[in-house]
Amino acid sequence: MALAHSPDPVTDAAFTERQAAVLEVALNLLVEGGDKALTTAGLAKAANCSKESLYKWFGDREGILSAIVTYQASKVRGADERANPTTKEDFKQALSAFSEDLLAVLLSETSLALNRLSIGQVRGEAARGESAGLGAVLVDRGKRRIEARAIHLLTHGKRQRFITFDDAADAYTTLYGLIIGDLHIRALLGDHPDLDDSEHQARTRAAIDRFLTLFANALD
Amino acid sequence: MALAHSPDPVTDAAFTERQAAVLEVALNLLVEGGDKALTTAGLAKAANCSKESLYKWFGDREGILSAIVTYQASKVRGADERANPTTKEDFKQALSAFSEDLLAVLLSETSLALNRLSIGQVRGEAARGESAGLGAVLVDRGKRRIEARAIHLLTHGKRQRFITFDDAADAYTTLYGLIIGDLHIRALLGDHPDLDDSEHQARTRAAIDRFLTLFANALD
DNA sequence: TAGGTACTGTACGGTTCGGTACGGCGTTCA
DNA sequence: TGAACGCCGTACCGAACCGTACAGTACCTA
Repeated sequence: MALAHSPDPVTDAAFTERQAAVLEVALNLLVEGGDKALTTAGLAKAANCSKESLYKWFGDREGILSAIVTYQASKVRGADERANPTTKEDFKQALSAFSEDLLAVLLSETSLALNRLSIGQVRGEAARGESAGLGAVLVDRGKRRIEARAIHLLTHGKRQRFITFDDAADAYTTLYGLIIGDLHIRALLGDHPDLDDSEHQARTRAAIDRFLTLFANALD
Repeated sequence: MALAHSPDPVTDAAFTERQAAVLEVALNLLVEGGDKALTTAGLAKAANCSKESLYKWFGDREGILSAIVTYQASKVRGADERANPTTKEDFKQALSAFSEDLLAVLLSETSLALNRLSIGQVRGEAARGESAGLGAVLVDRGKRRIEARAIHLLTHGKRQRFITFDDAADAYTTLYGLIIGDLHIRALLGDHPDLDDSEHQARTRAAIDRFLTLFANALD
């Protein structure tokens, strides 16, 4: 997977520059007003475009929302896969970097808005024929990439015998849990926690220490 | 805080029996159709009551939603505070019980629906003057109680020297993270995971083992 | 200059839904 | 018996909003 294709991280996704600009405005509306603040008329006015253009470009309102998610997801940087630390200290450093990135992303206002949007679209049990709709896109293009990066790092760490584990996915989930805890769900619920940067670092330090304790290579 | 009041866990909260029945129906509608499936007309029809009654009882739609959350939250059992295990094995057992309860609750369809609802209500940044609205209620009456139960258990475990820690809240968050990982957010997004019961047990076992490893009393 | 393309701005139809008003029915109480 | 009360069912109103239609404008090309 992950062919060396990767055309253009910015102008990718078949979005005109104009369209991207409109989506950017839409995202802002979404961040500072939630789902129902994003009306077609409102977006048209805010973005200085006509409703007719919106419908020509995106089909319908659902299409606009979907486009926002897709567009934003296309901006997550590809994770420098070449980060293959050779010393245990570097490995720990790489884990810490991942942790802080994860915290920064998940608690960012735009990520929260997008997650709220996607979650709001989920209908109970029998979600249409299309499995999950928006949430699926968000998970696929957002979380999966982060997960891939982490698992790559973890597997590398295992090969280098910095850590040991049987199931990479399980190890990743544990790492995630140690880092995030219940911060994400509380942030989603509006329980605004710390935006403090040093807080993140402290949290990261504790999480990584614990993770390394759990998965330390017995040979050490 | 938390006076020994606690009138009646069931018929509490000043809800008539009739009203409770209506709220039950409303909850069902919510579970199997999400936020916008719960219209006042729809609820009136489904619950065999008149819209006029709905507005007399709950004020407006917001009041209905709020009542649903309050009502449901009033049903969380008070957590048997008397569970004070005396042996380390019993303590571990108590932790496991807590873990499975937590998983069962958080991944239940009703809990997910309520969380989705509350999250959907959150407006970006400047949420009205009323801080957080629904989400706050959910956090307060739902999560806080669970947290209280866990912290009680943990503190007890510390007193008994089964485990050791400095910050109880931090220990709890760690426990939570080890148990839940990213299951909750994925479930909220519609990424339907395992409803399997044995899965929960396995997950619980791993989480508790790890937790005890991290917080084991050094004297052991 | 003429025609085509892409877009803006606005106006309009149609629908959904929150909230209110009103008539009717059953029950309780004097 | 009759009056008051609570509630149901329904009809109704107004607002919001999605989606479409249409006229006007800027730009590009032959």
